[in-house]
Amino acid sequence: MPELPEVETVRRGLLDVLEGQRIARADIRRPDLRWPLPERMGARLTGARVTVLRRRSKYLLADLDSGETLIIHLGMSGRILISGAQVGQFHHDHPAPEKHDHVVLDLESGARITFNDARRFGAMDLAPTAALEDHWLLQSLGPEPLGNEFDEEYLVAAFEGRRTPAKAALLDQRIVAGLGNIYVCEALHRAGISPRRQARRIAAPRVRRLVPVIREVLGEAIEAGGSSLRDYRQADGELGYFQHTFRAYGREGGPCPTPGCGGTIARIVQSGRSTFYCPRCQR
DNA sequence: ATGTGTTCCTGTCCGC
DNA sequence: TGCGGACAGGAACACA
Repeated sequence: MPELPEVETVRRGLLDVLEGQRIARADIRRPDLRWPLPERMGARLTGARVTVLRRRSKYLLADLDSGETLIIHLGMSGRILISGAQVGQFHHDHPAPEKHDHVVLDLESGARITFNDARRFGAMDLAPTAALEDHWLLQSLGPEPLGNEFDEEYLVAAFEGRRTPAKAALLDQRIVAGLGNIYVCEALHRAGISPRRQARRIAAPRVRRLVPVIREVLGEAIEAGGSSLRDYRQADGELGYFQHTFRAYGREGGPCPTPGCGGTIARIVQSGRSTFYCPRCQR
């Protein structure tokens, strides 16, 4: 499910509850997510204090004072719920664990963090904080789309000579890390680039245009997530799920929102996944 | 080396 | 209501 903006929203929602807190108890209710959870994960988490909660691409990274970092990926259906936390105070009242609640972390404050993932494409690992960039899940990730390293020159160079369609190029986490199916469709629509066009066949000025467009699309989604955060926290503590309106994604058969275009959003399948785009204004 | 298709898993929705 | 099939926000892996 979650792409970079949703993961960032989850991170921001967790900050107040998690940072600086000691993990009093870790309950591993199901050890087989996408991969087996790390050896003795419960024991290694218990007693550790979370110093910083960071994000790299779609990964949440919780640095611990034990010298290890807890790496969390939400996969397609992963969710994180907070219970027992009120604004400015904590109580110890938690709902009974539900189906697909795989990891439950009880904090010293009394708050509880629950990782729920129906499809179990999500993953967790523990690795030394000092060598995180070398972790096999993180080592080949490209630059952060909102960071300085991701700029026009970089993307032009990355697209050079690539025969893969623009859609696949932007989904490739080695080129830029954090985009998923939705935001790739949205960025290509805003940039007026056909998802089917080979990356190498996109003229440099149009590739350059993609950079601010990607930042804009992600930035707006993060903002929308931030404003929805309070609502979800009040409701049931579930983080990172918010309704965001998309211009192309999920709008097959609808009118293209590009001013003066008049086209109709189409759905095609590229490498097994749905692509939504306007064949008229995306060339 | 690159590019594409398959696969993991469960839930939901839609047509019959 | 039940049943079958398509589809879902990811990404490692196997193969051409």
